[in-house]
Amino acid sequence: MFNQTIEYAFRAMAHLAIQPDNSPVRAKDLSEELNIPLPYLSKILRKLVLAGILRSQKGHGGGFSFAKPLDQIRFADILKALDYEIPTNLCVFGFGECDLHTPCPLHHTWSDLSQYLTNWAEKYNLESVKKYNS
Amino acid sequence: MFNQTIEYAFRAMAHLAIQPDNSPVRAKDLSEELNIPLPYLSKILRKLVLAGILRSQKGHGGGFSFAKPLDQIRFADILKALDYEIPTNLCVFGFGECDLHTPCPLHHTWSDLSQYLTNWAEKYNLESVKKYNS
DNA sequence: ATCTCAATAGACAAAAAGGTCAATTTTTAA
DNA sequence: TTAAAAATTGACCTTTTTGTCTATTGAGAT
Repeated sequence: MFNQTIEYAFRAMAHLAIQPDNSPVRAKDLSEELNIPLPYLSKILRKLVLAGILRSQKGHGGGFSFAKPLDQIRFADILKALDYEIPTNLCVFGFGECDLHTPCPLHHTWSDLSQYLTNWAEKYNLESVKKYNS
Repeated sequence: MFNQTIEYAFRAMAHLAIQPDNSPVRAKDLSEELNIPLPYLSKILRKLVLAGILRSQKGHGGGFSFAKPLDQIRFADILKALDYEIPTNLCVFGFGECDLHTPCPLHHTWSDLSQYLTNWAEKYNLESVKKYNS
């Protein structure tokens, strides 16, 4: 669907979300259990920390844990943290904006999809994920 | 949304679809009007020809035209011609299949989106595009 | 204090996507 | 029959994405 980076991020976040408590999980463990290259995963986790979604702790007993309640971490937030732009009104024909007044030939069909995607990303959060797995 | 190749393909197909008749359009014209690099576009068009969606004609007055009725060219067909796989049941966690019986933690939320995408690609065709632009 | 653990940082390498170029083939117009 | 038009082919280059390696920093346990 999206790209490798986004998929890895979601895998990791989902895995963290279904843990019984919010105690730190090491990147190494995530890496091994989810089959994601450790150095690559580390960079992704870093971005999530910088975005204020995760908290990181160094040293003994350290690892990554959530920085805020699960229901405040929407899929849209995860996507944004990894610089994924959900396509909105930008014209598929590549000539600037395209709206209801001056639509490009694909405006109707494409906005159908992109609106669903936007809504999807705002509708679900990590609490949703936890719910569906309990 | 998808990737550059897919977007270019849709731009070109939409542009062809809204022409008054099905007379050949040169790759060069598509390239200039849609702002797509000509050699790159040519390869994309070639794939659509090989998929049986477009017909190509060399020489004077040549160009590309549709090989079948517009309502028989679904978005799904265009995606397939360019090797875009719509993600279906493949587990986000990367460990093989994942279904209702043994779902991965993201199964529910992700299948929501991928089912919509599948449906979208099968629902719309180039006749839809023409309709919305007349 | 010191040792170990674990995140951080940055350089680097491989692969895939995106884009370019030049030569060739086929077709039509003159 | 010849010249120009237009697609086709295949090699090549650039950029982005993905993945790897090594050293450093910070925190906790002993």
